[in-house]
Amino acid sequence: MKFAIKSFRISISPICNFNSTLTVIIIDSELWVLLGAGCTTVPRREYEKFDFRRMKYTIAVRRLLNLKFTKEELATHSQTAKESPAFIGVKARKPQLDPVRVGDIRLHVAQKYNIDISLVNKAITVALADARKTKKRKIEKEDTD
Amino acid sequence: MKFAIKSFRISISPICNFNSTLTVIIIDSELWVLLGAGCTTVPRREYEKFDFRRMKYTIAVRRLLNLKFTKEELATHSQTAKESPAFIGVKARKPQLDPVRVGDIRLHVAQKYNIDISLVNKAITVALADARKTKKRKIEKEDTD
DNA sequence: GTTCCAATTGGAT
DNA sequence: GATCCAATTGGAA
Repeated sequence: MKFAIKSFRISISPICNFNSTLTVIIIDSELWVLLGAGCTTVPRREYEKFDFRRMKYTIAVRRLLNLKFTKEELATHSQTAKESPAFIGVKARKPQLDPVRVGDIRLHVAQKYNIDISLVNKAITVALADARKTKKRKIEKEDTD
Repeated sequence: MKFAIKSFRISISPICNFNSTLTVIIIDSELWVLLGAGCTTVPRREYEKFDFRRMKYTIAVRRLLNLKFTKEELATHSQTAKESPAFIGVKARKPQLDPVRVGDIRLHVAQKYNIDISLVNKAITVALADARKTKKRKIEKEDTD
């Protein structure tokens, strides 16, 4: 398998860069955007669809999560793998979402929007809860069919 | 009881006004700061202690709540009077904090910091939860004494 | 001692 | 259908 890697800073598209330049990586002529130090990547094509100016940070979080995780992962994992303090010994502990990818998404969004990490974490928590409910409803629907 | 009321816009102190002018009201030579349209007031002396520049909005929320409500009210009321969705039929519904005063605090903080109301609401929710726990701990301590 | 945080939930939007 | 929200909790910061 032949591949060449070059890392450099570049402006891909004005629409994606209202707040910073991007670090990109090229693999076999394919351009990927690096989200953070964990080297989480997003295909250029996908990243260019992000209009950070108009998008709320919560939506950016959800779209990045959807790019880097499957619906199943989002529905079954948590950020911390900790039990809910309100349901200790009641609800099963969920495994942790890959902290590298989550960390890169966290930092990327926090920097893009210049907001606190804890706000991004909150958005992730809600997104995961919604993914879980979506899956649950889907199963319930299939059962009644 | 003799009193004169004049309402006008005035700068009280630079430290309180990095983001706006204030509306104040004078009652018997005492100056009160109006927080919002609900006419919730804070004594000038107290308001002048607020250094909004340095204070986080969450702290401003807590201090205003403490000025306008008793610890008992904060410990026993909620913003919405709704049950927790996670404990429906399990936990008793708490009465609603006076929505006029809460509304004025909400708007005042949101405007001062130019942040979303929902962020302020979140801070209020946390503050009420903490007030409840503080009261609970105090009672437990008294019981063991 | 005070403040902040994330997991869970059903409903509202 | 997707997104947002507040009440509850114990522990972390």
